[in-house]
Amino acid sequence: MTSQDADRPGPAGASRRSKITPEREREFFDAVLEQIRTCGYDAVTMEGVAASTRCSKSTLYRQWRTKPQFVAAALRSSARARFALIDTGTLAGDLREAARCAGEWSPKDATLFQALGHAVLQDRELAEALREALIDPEIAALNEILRRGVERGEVSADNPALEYIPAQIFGVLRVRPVLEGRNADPDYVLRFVEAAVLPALGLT
Amino acid sequence: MTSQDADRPGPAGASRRSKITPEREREFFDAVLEQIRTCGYDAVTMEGVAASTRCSKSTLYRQWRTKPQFVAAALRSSARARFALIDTGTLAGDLREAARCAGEWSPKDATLFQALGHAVLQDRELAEALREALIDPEIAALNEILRRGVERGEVSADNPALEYIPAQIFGVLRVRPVLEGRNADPDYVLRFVEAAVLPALGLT
DNA sequence: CATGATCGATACGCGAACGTACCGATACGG
DNA sequence: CCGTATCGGTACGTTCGCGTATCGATCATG
Repeated sequence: MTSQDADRPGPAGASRRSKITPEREREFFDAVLEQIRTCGYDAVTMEGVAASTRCSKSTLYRQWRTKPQFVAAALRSSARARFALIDTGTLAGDLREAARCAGEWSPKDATLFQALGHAVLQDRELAEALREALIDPEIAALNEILRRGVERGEVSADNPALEYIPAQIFGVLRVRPVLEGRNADPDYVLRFVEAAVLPALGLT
Repeated sequence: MTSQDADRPGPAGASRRSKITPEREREFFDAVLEQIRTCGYDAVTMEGVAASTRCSKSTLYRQWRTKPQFVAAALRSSARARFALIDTGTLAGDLREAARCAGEWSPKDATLFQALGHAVLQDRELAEALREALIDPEIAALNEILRRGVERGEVSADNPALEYIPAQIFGVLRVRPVLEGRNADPDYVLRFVEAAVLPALGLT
């Protein structure tokens, strides 16, 4: 509301007031997200971001009023929906592909998730940004995968396991580091889908 | 190592040096864990704990040298293994009971989990305490439930879904607040077990 | 080519929290 | 019943990060 929409035209902005190019902005966003991943949200400092990107604190505060707003902007600019690209033609194939895909970006986004998990409870704008950027798009894409499977008749629409598939996949992604001390990798998630998700759907 | 073992004999301790009774200590521990749940680990302050328990900061620092050590002691003193009490005679019954049980303490322990999730990456002692208090005992008890099921022949020992059951249950517990905005309750976890876990084990 | 705004750098005020030190008061232990 | 150690309270020094203000340099714009 402050700046990320108001006085920041798109990448092809005609007359920029700021001298900060979109590429430069990406550096800021990548830096702060990376620091959040490694140090946690609370431990991230504007000074640290400024130093690691070799800009001045003034520049950051000129563009984004506060640290939460800065982080929220970084999150929003990183919105993706990787599951949305998946379409192998079969539900089992889509779910396997989703597992592989989820396992790949796990070390990055799952860590970010983890680091923001509690900060989000304190700051509504942060929570909305996280949901908007990383959660809702993926959930929607996953549900779309399931909807297609139902439409093709691969699974009954009232199969009770359907409801829990997103929670299961994101759940194991999130909990593996804690339980086993290492991040979920594509192989782990793939084997999980084949061992638990597909059988529960009757797609053995 | 500092005090929680050295000069603090058990509840029936003969000659206590400290005037802090075990009940009083529990107040400290409960207070700090509660504050962690609501504010997050980083936001918890020794001042806050001291104020809420109406003791002085000096007292806390006399017993536990630093904040991480204090929190670690609180975690260790809260070690439980609620799953260990479960034994209904059948695997499906045990898993349903575990679901109910897990759903009940979810709002408390899952929130604590969440709040400590990232702080744990920075402090080894904290990580060990969390694992020792809340993770390992429950995992062990859950695996014991599964072992008994295998022993009774209710499920094959090489059923690939077995490996993922702890991750599944703890996963959905942890991820539901993020995905749906509310904590997992007994009914949610129970329906999850019946919809996804039991079918994957062939225990429909 | 001149005007003006943004850049990086730096210094500053402010508040918060850690961990320490000192204080009388109080309750245990011999 | 008296010494003594711990209690609660508080003041202190230190560190750290937020957010602001100021300054010369630099780059866009007209």
